[in-house]
Amino acid sequence: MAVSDRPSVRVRIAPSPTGFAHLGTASSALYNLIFARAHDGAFVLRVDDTDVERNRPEYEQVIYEGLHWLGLDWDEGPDKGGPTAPYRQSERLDIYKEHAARLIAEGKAYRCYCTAEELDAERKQAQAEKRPYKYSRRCLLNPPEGRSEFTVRFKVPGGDVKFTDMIRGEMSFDSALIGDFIIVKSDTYPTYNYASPVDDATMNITHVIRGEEHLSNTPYQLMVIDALGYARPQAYAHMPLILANDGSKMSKRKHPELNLLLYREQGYLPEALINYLVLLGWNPGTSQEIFSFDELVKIFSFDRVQHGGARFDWDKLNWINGEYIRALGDDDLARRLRPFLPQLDEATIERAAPALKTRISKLSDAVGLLDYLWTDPLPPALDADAAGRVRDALAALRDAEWEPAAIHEALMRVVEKSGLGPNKTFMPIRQALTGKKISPPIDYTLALLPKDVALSRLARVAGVSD
RNA sequence: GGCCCCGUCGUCUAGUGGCCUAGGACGCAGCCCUCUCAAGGCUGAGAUCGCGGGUUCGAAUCCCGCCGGGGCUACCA
Repeated sequence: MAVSDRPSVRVRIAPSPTGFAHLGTASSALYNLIFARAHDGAFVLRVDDTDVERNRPEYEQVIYEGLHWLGLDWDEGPDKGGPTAPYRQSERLDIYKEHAARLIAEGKAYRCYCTAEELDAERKQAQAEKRPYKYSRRCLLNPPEGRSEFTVRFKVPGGDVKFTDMIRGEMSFDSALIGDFIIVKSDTYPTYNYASPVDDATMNITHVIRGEEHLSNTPYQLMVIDALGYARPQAYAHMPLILANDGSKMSKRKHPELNLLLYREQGYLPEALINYLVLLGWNPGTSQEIFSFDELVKIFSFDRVQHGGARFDWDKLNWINGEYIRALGDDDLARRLRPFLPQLDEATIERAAPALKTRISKLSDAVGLLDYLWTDPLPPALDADAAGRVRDALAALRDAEWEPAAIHEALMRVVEKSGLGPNKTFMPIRQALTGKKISPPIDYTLALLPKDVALSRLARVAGVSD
């Protein structure tokens, strides 16, 4: 077969701009991008903005921002155009209308004049009689007269709907259990299960990779594609859901971890988040856990994707993020730290970076370690002996060159003189400088502070005037 | 309720009939290193493989039932 006979791979994500950039969108984008790159295909970003009530244009920008931050960039989308433009569903209304008209003309769909109240009554009655609800088809069989507001319903043809899921294999659904569903709302906008397959078909999407919550939607969408006479995507893949800590579904209210941009704010590295996300639902079958994106493109496969949902675990994310931070060059770390330390100049951040590297699991942790550089700590109460050692240190430090090695040397002379362990001298100094019992090594802790500031903090607790 | 998906250490998972006295990672505990904290190294605790029946010489792995969790069942996507 000639190369041109084989349709090149086209995948897509279809986020809805109804709130903050969603973690699930990132996860979905990741798998789609990996698949696209592995097959030299195109990655399409389509905006599913057919919910007039909840949709806000500014949220679209937030989605772009989140995806760009992660480096999950798309080849075609509303902002870049492409061969199957437009990529915003609100700009494709004519396409949905044409297709709906065709379905109605061919008897594959029909207008429904039922009111919300009537539908609700149907549903309640079914529930009371303990039988599964399916639309009664009243408007197909015996439509009410004299009404003008209508929706369009798809006439479910019946029979089994079969398709291939790249993760679960052959799937089969009995469409006799599915009622005629609405494809065009009374506000003339299409519903998700109608617009999505029309777009997938007209955008020549070859593989649909999305969250497991869409598995049961697939037969609906396939019936639409079939009725329209379009070729179906070659295959689907439904990725396991990301669950909350307690195994429940995440909700925007209770689970801030759904907000993609939160990870940037807290100082997670985009590469690390991606690495964590891919491990939440897939594993390589080896003990390797840290992967670059290019490695993922080479080794990822759907047959090793998990079938069940996975719980989100901050501890593991923090560990992975720490691994990435430790692997960073000092310059790189310093550069990434900058937005988190606006109080410090670049030179100070660069000097702090090496000592910070093994002590933070996310960039924002640096703040707690360095805030003594811009805030004056509460002086500790020291006993006479400790104050004496600080006094000795003060004297030794006065003439020392202000860099870690020289400071260390000067301090060790004080330690030797004291005849005690180093901590007996270092801890009071540490507390005088930072107000805390924890800090990077004492020589670094001192060197990061301007010499005069450091000495005056020591003098203050040593009971001598500086 | 109906349909669908899933069920191995606390969590993410390896495992596709004998190599499993169930392996790894995170987390946790201890030790080493060490000026504190980390990082790093070593050691350890932690899973009767959801439960009950089968099939088989042999089952985490195959079959059935049950229970549990999740998804869909909207003029949300």
